[in-house]
Amino acid sequence: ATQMVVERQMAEAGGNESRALLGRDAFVERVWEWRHKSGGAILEQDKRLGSSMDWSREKFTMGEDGADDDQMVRAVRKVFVDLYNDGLIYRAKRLVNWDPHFQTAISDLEVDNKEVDGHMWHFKYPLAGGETYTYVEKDEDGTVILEETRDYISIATTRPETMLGDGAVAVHPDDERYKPIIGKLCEIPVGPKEYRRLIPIITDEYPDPDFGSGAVKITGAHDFNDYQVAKRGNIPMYSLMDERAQMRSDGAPYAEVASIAGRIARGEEGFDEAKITAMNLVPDAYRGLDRFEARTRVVADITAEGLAVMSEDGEGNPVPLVENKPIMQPFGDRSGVVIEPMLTDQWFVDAETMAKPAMEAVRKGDTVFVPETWEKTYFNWMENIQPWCVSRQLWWGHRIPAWLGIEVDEDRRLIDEHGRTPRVFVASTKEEALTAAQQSYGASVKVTLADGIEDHVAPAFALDSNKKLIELELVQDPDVLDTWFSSALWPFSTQGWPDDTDDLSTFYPTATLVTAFDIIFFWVARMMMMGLHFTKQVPFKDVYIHALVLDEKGQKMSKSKGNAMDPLELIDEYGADALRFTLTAMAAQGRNIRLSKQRVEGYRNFSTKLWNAARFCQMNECANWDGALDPSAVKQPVNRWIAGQVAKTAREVTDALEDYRFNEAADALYKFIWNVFCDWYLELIKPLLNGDDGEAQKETRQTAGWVLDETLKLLHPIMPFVTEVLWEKLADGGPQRDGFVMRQDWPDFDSGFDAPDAAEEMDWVIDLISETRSIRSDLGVPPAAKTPATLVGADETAQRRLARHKDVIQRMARLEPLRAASSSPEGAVSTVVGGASLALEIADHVDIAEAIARLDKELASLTKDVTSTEKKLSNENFVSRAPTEIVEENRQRVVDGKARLEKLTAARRALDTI
RNA sequence: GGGCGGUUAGCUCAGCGGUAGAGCACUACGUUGACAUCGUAGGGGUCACAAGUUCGAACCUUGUACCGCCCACCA
Repeated sequence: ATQMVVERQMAEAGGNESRALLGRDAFVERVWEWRHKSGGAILEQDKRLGSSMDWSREKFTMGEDGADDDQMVRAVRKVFVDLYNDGLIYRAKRLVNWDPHFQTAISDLEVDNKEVDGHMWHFKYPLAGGETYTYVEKDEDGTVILEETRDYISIATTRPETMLGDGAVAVHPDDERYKPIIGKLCEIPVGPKEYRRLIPIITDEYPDPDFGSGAVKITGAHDFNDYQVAKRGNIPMYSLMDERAQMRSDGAPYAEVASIAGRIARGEEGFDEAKITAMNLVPDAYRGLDRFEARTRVVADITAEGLAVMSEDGEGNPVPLVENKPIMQPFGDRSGVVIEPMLTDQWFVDAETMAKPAMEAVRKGDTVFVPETWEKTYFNWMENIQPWCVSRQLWWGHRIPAWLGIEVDEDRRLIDEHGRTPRVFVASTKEEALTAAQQSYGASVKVTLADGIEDHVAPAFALDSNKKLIELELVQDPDVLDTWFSSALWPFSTQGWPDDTDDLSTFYPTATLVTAFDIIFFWVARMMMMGLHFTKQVPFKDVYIHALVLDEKGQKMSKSKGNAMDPLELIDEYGADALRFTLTAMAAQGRNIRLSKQRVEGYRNFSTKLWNAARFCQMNECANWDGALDPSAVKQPVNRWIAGQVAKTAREVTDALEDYRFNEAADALYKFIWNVFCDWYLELIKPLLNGDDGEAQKETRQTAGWVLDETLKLLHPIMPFVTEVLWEKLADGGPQRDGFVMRQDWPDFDSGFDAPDAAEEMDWVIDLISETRSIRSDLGVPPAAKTPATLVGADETAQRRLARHKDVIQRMARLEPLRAASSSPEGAVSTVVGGASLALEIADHVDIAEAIARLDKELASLTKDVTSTEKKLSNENFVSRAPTEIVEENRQRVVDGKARLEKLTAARRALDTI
């Protein structure tokens, strides 16, 4: 993690240049200047993160020299050394993705494949010695569609410049067209004519007979598939480019090298890796050219010579066959330049072996992905995992704890004359490396450590007159480790590992890793592998994969694309709480978040709403003094009701949080605070707060204060700032606070808080008010008008409720006077509430025709509903197969619907008489 | 080519077997002593399409069409 931060810092400082481009001294200078400019802030950041980098000017050493005691460094080195000793890390010459800009190897995951407009050229590779064969092409039915005599084999390529490194031409063993020429030699149609290189035509399963000409040129050193074919067929892999992806200009002149290559192709001369590596098969004319320039030149030269496969243009004139087609091209995701496959010596982790326990742990459920569906992504990658290249040719990072000598035989003679074949000593410290090397070479060789940092891997050595090794300067591998190598240790290395610390035993394995899906491969999988290997335990129990924040267009935000929304700007505008709430509310599992300002604005309004509600409470002296209230024992129905609502909300929020359903937690809180607490409760208690029943007033004040306190606790994780401030402010004239709201016990209510009777009663009140408001609004009764109303046919319960809540109903529904009676007054417009009719004397205000239309509309929809439910109930299958509670629910629906229908019909009839 | 996911109101998205929800936007009305960053009421959806399973499908199964993302490949 530290390393990533540093890398990012470097990028920001414009220091994102390679070791090779910049050189060590210039790099150190730049780092120093930049860090100096940062005014020490970065140093502080390093300290906080426990950075193992020592960036001081004198001691700058790629982070590690002199840092033997640093715990992080020890952890990284131990991991490397142990894995090496277990055979899980090895050094090998392999084809890697090479970033020519940074001049470093990168891993597959750092490659960004993009579709670009590409060209595919078709060239003729003439057969050696002017040989000919009969080329026959058949269609699916076996009908001959082309038969001609050819003296060449046709090859398609998108990368003509790599033809210079071809080691063979491969065809599928079942491809009848090329059977006659298998095993023969053909000529690469490029380079000086007198030194044309010959390569064999071989068979391999890899070529697809239906694609292109069916014949593939094999360039093992510059293509991943060709690499595999070349390995299988022992085809030489000629490297054509240098670290900057320019055509090589080292080594012997082309004529000399090409004649050796010719002998190798004819089997007249053997070859080994070192020999092939040293050979530069780039013709003199192309040496030093950029790869793209070389491509242009190669194409032009071949075409000029008449060796391009020809086609016809629209007017029937012959033109070289060039297919324009979109091709996927790999780009370095940081440098943005085309990646070049390069054959180099690198360190690899045997990821395939390490992936096995990591997969097993998830299969067994030791580690659980939330949402579960991401397990598939994890397995998909782990099952197809490739060796992990961990070497990086950069100036920052943890240096690889490997020291390089040279390979000698038993007589201490060099294995290869250039001394380029290394003998490797992996050790935790340079002293150990030195000791190991001394032991390895024997007492007659004077082994010393090279001073400072060499940017190459060939150590200095001296031979005696018998060409035996007598002196050797051991060099540390100049490369550093991939960022993710040390990041993979994070769960345990941050707890003090490899030391046996209290932190480690207390906090490891960790509970939950919270991360985004785009990092499952990079980080999660690797933490699993390293954690299991070194601690025998999973690094975390749950992996919560949260949504990714996209911009409004649905694009992944990234600094390089410049479409990132700066959270600080949003916070300046709407507040951190609003942004936090937005992200929480949108964090539905397994989704992306398209962040929109409007949404943030909405939740800013929400916090304002809460603020105002709290202000109202404070103005009315609402507070749970000294926690004296027992909210499960309040008397007023409205208070009993809200206590039940608080308990219900608390349970919803807790359950949602525990299941990582953060959006549901946010949703439950939003609805409770705005739609229950503010919209109803605060309105419903106004008469009580202003009334003259002292006991009810006191209880209500306490209850309201208690509800607010509990709400603040529940909301605090999502909106920490406003809740903390309100918590503190409400103490002013309110209860003593026992520290921050953050430190309070999490609300946890048993079912004793649920008050079904109070809930039913308050629902009745709310229904009555809502229904009245709706009818008034629909029929255009002026909002300010107070209208007389009569509750007709109310049973005892309804009458009691009416009496108890008369004040608040009158106030909120603007009904006055409000009374109960056995019959409806003349000329009233009625609606039905909870089994009774509510007759509103609003005829003066309204158009009766509209009132009739409104009722008819309701009657129609209710009738339809009752009819369809009855129909459902008459279906025997439904009654016998559906769960009883569902059937019962439907029966009740019919009963209620019919009762309502009856009353509405009566109300409708009454209107006719007006 | 392999894998994963999406298609629900004008927009952004919840819901994932029991007659469709939110926020924003929209319409009408409103200076009622917390709140106009607000209140009240309202309009708006054959839940992409098709076939199946089921008493019952936005939800399960299969297929189709679009749209994303990841991996591989295109010599």
